[in-house]
Amino acid sequence: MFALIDGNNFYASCERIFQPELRGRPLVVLSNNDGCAIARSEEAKALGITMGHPIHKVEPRVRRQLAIRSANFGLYGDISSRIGAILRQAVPRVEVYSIDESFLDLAGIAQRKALATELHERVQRWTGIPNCVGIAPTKTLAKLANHVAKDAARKPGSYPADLARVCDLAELSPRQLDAVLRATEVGDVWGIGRRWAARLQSRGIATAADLRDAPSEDLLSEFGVVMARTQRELQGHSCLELAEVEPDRKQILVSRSFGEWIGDPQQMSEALATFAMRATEKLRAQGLTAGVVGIFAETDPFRLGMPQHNPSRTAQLTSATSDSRLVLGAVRRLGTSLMRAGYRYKKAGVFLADLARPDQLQDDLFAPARAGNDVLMETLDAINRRFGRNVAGLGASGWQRSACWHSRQESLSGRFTTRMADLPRARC
DNA sequence: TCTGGGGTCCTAGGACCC
DNA sequence: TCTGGGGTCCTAGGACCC
Repeated sequence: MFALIDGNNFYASCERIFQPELRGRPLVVLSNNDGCAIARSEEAKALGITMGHPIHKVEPRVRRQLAIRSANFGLYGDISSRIGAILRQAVPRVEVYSIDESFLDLAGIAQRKALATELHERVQRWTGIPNCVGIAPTKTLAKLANHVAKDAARKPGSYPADLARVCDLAELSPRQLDAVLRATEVGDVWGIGRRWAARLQSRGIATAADLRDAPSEDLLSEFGVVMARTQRELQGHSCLELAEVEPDRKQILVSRSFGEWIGDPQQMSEALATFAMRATEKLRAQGLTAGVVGIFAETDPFRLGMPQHNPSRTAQLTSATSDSRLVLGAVRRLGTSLMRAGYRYKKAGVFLADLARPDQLQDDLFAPARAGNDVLMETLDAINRRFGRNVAGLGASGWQRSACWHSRQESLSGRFTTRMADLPRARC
C-alpha cells in the first residue's frame, strides 16, 4: 500500500511561510529569469493564471492584482528536506519523488488513514506547508487519490467530504472507486501526457476508468510497455516499486536564460565557466565522475526576425574526472568559435555525461582511468559550504554578482532558513 | 522589454559481431 | 537453385515527469 503526500502549490506555500502578507493574496512564483509562472496560489489560479504562462502575457489589469516572487530554490529545497525528515521519522520507507512529493510505504500498517491524517497535520503544523495525502495499492492510484484529495478540499461537494485532504481509495467499495475513476480525465492520470491523452481520446478512451478497461493488447502494441504498465497500475496491480535509494544520475545539466542577449564571446565564456563550476559541484556532491563534457548556446527562439543559431559541442575526456579545473579547461576549448559573429544568444548551458562512480572506472592502456586533484576539490567545496556558494572559485569563471548575463530575479525573497543574515526577526 | 530548468525511459533502425 | 540466426551497441527521436 502506498501513500503520496504532496505540498499544495508548493513554491507559493513556501513563500507564504515567512511572508504572511502574501497569505490570502493571488501569488505567482516565476521561473528563472522571471519568465513564466511555475507556481500559483489558489487565488492566482482563480484569476486564470495557468502553469507555465509567460508573465508578460498576463493582462495588465490582472497582473496588477498579483503578488509576484522570483523562484527561490534554496528556500524550497530546505523546506522540502524538513518535510522529508518528518516523514522518515514516522514511517520506515520513504521515497522522496520530487521537491514537493514523497511516496510512503504503508504496507502492514493497520491504522493507515489515521497515520496519514496525523502526518498531514504534522507537516502543516511543523513546516507551515498545506498538503494532501492519497492512499492506494499502487503508485499510479496513489497519485490519483492525491488528486482527488486536493479536488475534494478545493471544491466541497465535488466528492464525498471524507475524501478531502486525505483520500484512501482502498477504503472505497468497487462502485465508489469506479465513480472516482470515471470522474478522472485520462490526461490527469500519472504517466499520460498531452500527446497520449489526445491519442487516447481519439480512440474513445476519455477517463481513467476507460483506460483501465481498454483492451490490453491494443494498448501494448499501439503505445508500448509504459502505457501497458500504467493500465496495470490502474487495475490495482503494483508495477512500480518504492525507490528509496536514489539511483545515480546519468547526466548533469546546468543552463540558464540570460537577462540580456549576449554577443560578446568573453561574456559567453564567463557564463559557460560559471555553469561548468556549478555542474562539477553537483557532480562531486553526487560522488560521481564525468567522461563527457558538452556545451551549447541558443539564440532567442521568440525573435523570429533575428538570425537563429543553436550550436553545441561535445568532448570525450581522456580520463574521467570531477575536477572543476579539468572540466573548465574542456569547456574553454570547446567554447572557442562556438558563437557566430553578429548573432546574439539568449541561453547557454554545460552538461556532463558518461557519469560513473570512481570505483567503477576501467583503466585504459594509454591513459589513467581518472584524473584530477580530489583534495583540492574537497577543500574548495568545504569553503563554499561553510562561507556560502561562490566564495571560492576559479579565476576564469565570471562568478561576480554583477555580470550582465545573469538571470533576472527582480522579486527574490530572502533565504530565510539557509542564510544567517536573512533569518526572520520576531518582535514582541 | 518580457517566453524555465532540470531529468528519465523506451523504441526503432543501423552498424557491427560471431 | 540456394542466401541463418542470434546477439550488442549506439543514436536520434519521442514520450513522459516535476
